[in-house]
Amino acid sequence: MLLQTQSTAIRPLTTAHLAQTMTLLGLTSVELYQKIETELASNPALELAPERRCPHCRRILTDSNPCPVCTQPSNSNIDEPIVYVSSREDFLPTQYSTAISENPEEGLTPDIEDLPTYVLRQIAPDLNPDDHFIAAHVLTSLDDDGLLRTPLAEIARYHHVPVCRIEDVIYLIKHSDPLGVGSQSPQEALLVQLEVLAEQKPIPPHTAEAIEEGMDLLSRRQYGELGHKLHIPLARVKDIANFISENLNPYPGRAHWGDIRQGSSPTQDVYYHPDIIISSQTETDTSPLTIEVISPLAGRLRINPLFREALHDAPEEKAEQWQGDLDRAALLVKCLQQRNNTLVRLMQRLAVIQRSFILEGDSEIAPITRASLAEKLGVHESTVSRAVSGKAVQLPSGRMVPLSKFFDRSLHIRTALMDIIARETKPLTDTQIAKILDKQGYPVARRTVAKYRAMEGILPAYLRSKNKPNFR
DNA sequence: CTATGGCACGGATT
DNA sequence: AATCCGTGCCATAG
Repeated sequence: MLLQTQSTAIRPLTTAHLAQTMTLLGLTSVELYQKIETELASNPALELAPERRCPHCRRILTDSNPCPVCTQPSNSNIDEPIVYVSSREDFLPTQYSTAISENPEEGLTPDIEDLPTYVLRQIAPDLNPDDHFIAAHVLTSLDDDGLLRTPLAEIARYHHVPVCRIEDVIYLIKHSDPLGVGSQSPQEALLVQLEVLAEQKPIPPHTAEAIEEGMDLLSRRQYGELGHKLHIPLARVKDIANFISENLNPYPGRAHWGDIRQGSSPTQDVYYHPDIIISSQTETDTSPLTIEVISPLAGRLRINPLFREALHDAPEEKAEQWQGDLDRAALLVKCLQQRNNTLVRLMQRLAVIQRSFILEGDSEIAPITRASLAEKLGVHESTVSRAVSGKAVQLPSGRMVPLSKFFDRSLHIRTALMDIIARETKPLTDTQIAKILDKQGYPVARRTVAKYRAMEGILPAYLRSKNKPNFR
């Protein structure tokens, strides 16, 4: 099974080749899509071949081979997941925004869809009809928290409009009902809320400063240091912190937030467009996983044969430039292949190692490092790092997780910890939990238990009295 | 006195 | 080389 890919594999021969492969490897599917789009527009040597689909399952085919899913061997082995490159343009922003704006009633799931339409309805009267599609794009890009993690420049580039126009639209969005939706950070959301709230009730002095300059201190509850930074007494800082947690909401997409949630980044449920989709064919334990490595336009991007011919009788003054275009095009195509090849091999191994994690969930994760995987694959560890960073995986359960989660060394202990707390009858102290974990084969220091608890947003024992609903 | 959070150090990972 | 993570120590709150 290593035959096909091996023969077409390209070794980096030139530094340019190497550099470009590295860059491409680090891109997510959306970024790659944009990259290809611009290349396509600027390089006449490139063209898009017509789309080919599998006659059986209607999948877009990415190479000359028959459909990798339909032709899957019947004697498939658990240890040989079916990995292939898939071109899924339907997952990318274009289709998203048009689908939503044309058909606002149908979304992916009600939870995600409700917020965009709700907001859209509010701002519609003030919205220039021409900006409708921008609003749709922005709103559908919001994450669980109601924040916009996509850079504005990216959206602007996508629609070929100036950034300021995007900003105008976002201003409207931010000032509609879940106040602060569409902000790019919790910090920004807080400031919007503060601004509006200031018209209704008194605000403790220095609140805005605290948010602007000491957001990280605030979320880590290092009030002493914050007070020092702002030159105000500790008591005032605590007033500010109280005010914020009672009146403001850094995650406008969530209905409520309590003191339960602390730390700024433990729950980064950012919404991604997937870069990799894992599905299991059936529910049986023996079926292999099917893995799609998303590579937009894969198999369709090619060198325009007409351009190649035209090069023969090119006018003198153009010959050099055309040759350059051709070389660049060829390089891009090769590097793309190599990127995909690397990702396929990586996922192949990863799926075997983390099979139970993928199917069963967090508690089954194997604590591996990028370095160990790099060694098994025979590539440099930085290659693995690049390939992993920023990518999102859609699991068979439909859950979207960052690929880096596959390398989380403490996750299995954290789930064990959560399990203990979930089934405790009376609140256990950190020391007791550490002891239990030790018995279960996880030797952890008491201090570490506390950190894990904080990561999961679980309150300390003395505040955890009887309330079972320790959601998340 | 006990339980926890903050800070900082050292070793592992990226 | 830069960052992340587990820990020990100390201060603080109850």
